[in-house]
Amino acid sequence: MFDIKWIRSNPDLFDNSLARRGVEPMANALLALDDERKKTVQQLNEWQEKRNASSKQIGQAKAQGDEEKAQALLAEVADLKAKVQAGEEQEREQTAELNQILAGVPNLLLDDVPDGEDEDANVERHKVGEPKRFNFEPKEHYELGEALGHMDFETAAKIAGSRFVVLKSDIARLERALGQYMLDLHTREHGFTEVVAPLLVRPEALFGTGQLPKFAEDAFQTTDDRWLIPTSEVSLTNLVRESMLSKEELPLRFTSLTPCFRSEAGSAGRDTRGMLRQHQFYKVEMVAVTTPDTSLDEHERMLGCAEAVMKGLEIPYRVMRLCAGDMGATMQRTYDIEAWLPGQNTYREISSVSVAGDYQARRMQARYRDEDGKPQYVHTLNGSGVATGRALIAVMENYQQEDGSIAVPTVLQPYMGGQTVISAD
RNA sequence: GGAGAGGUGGCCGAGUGGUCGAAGGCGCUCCCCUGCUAAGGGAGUAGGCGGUGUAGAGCUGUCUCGAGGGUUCGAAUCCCUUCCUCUCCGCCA
Repeated sequence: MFDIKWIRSNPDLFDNSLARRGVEPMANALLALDDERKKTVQQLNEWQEKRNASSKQIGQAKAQGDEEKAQALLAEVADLKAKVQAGEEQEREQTAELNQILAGVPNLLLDDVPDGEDEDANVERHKVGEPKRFNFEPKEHYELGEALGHMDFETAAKIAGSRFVVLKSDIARLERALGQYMLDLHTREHGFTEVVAPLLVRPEALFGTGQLPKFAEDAFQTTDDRWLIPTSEVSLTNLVRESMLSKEELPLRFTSLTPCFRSEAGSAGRDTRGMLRQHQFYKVEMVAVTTPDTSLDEHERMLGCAEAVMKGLEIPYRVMRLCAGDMGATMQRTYDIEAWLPGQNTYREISSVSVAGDYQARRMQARYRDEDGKPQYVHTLNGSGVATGRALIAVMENYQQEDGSIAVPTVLQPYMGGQTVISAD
């Protein structure tokens, strides 16, 4: 959510950022709306001032028992009431219209975000590890999982439809191990506080993080007007909604392992096989709440936290700078981590680490007091650390062996009771 | 699900339809006092949107007492709707 005053003093910056996202310029239209609103407010204030002054006099007159004077003033002020009410109504409408438009405006892009329309224009930032060479034809994760008898899409479809999976036995345990490993890493070594928060949230929470109002079709809604979280970014970021934090307690760092629910509207036909794109998946999320001057450093730090997971799992990956056209609307800059998937012979997204600036904080009314004691909006960041379901895919494909078994990565073995290989039961 | 109580500043908590953005307390800031500490005394301390103006400040209008409507010349106070919290009962885990 933008501050209209900021747009007023930076209209070109604002429109240029929109243009990079492929959005038509809107500064002029927004400022015109705001001008009208201001006129209304000024006129309204004048009427209110007169009314308040007269009302005060009426009160004094009545207190002094001067009923005659009170009646005279009453008559004098009578028509102000209608004017004030009409002015209030107009102000409400104009403010609502302005806010509705502002609520849908995507966040400002940082200067170092590459130009481009889609993922083809993303720029590699750096690469870690080399794709392993197999002396056999590596399989995709679902081939491996189904052959092991531990991954069942057909049964899942009977229960829930497409884009669901049933995991069993050691593969189910492997996914659990991944989640535990990541949580322990972030809480013990990266200073994050583990959180269990609601998976079902009010629309206000989704508005706060920016999924609403524009992206309602991507999430599932319940019959009582709650929503299933598409990512625990929603729950974790909203932990600080409507709060006044002290500078000393920042940065706040939260992590959570949760299911995520996505309708995947608009992605029909994409990644239909396997568990790469599901309606339900587990993800370890990291959220940070910082002061404005530290959020960019925090972005690099958080990327490092996500990378630590990949390094620990010893999976080759590359980090991409998302280009303007491929970025989410709420973010100022996003780094994606893409894991090497031998079965697909390509890199696929496994984590996305973003800085939102004060965009979400404004929507949530999340502030802190600076050194002068003045309230300021905090900055928020979030990143997957990492998507557990996709990490399972990456582990299976990178650790597959010629006989179809899966070696267990060293860091996960403690979470698997020392087990080193996953084979058919 | 039934019955009741309540939502007020950073926090706690008073508030009769009129001079209430709001007593008091805590916290915080500054000052005074005391040899240090503890205690004590004094002053200050909400946010949004405008106007004016400045190096910074300041001055000023208005709105905001969960949210949204309404009654009234005037609402923290009265009415309606709604959300949330708490207590008791019932139900389920």
